[in-house]
Amino acid sequence: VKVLKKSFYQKDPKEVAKSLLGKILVRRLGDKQLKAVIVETEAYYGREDPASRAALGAPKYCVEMLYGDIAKALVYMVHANWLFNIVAHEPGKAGAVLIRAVRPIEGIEEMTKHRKAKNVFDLTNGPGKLTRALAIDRSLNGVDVTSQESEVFFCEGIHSFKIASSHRIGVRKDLKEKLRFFIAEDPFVSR
DNA sequence: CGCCAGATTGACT
DNA sequence: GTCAATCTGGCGG
Repeated sequence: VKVLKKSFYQKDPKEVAKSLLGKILVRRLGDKQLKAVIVETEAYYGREDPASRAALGAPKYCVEMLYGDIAKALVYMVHANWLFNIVAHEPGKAGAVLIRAVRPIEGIEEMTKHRKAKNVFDLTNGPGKLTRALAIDRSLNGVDVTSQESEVFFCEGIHSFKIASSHRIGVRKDLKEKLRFFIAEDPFVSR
């Protein structure tokens, strides 16, 4: 497996969000591995972004991490759900990419144990759903995602698909720019 | 300590 | 489509 290098994350969050589509998310769980293809992401920036956790009132550690080292997992809770982000930005800047939906490809039975769903399409098609299915919580916060030894990391994946974009979902105050990206017509994208 | 918002979800009309 | 439950950290008293 080819693990994505740290330099992959040293770009504008918007670019990283796009490049992350089609890549493989690997969750190591003891001797098991859960794998999924990333099909939907969103980009967030620093204090200039009103929807960012760097905006006023957000947990302190989120702000610090958004401005800190790249290629680290950033996990925090919103509406009783853990949300999974990767810190990604250019040097001296701030930002992160939120993983909003994935397509399970390995360890589906294990995922079903963590989260019951009517069908496989409902298992990981939302930011809070996938963190439960993949057993991602606050304990993974700060983990380096460029090492195969880590609890979570990202690998090269599929390449031929069409990227679509839209405004970000659920955000009160969004920026003008479209910062949500997803694989067009993929059944695992959130609604 | 109580109140409130928030990058959500699931159940229901 | 609507709506309430869910948890955590920040903020005011």
